[in-house]
Amino acid sequence: MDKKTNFFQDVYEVVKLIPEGRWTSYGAIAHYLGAKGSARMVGWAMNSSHGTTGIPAQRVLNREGRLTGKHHFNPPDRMQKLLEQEGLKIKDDMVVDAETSFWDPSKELEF
DNA sequence: TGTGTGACGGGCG
DNA sequence: TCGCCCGCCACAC
Repeated sequence: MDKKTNFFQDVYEVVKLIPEGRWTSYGAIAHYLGAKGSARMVGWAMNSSHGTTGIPAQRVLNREGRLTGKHHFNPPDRMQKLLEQEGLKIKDDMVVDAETSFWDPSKELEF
């Protein structure tokens, strides 16, 4: 129907598809949505996901695999805690072997 | 209605 | 090789 502000909803759908023990980057999601370069919008969409349940925003990190948005969690340490529970190793707010556990939507979803 | 910000990424010096 | 700057697009004030 209306495809104007569905960007947020679309981001949520992709984030929900992220399997446990894996993580992706804002740019990867933006690229999958066709807005490659607008990685900021993905982060902004996550900002709106605060009241939306079912959004594993902790699995969405920056291109370095760093928990850039952990400060936006409640509490911030919650983000790292959740990732560790899923099997990811976090060190210095960064994912260990990031490239090994990286999950690309445009690649895994093959579309 | 217009300007500024923002959980980023890539290019250039 | 590292660091700095600009660009993107949507939402809030």
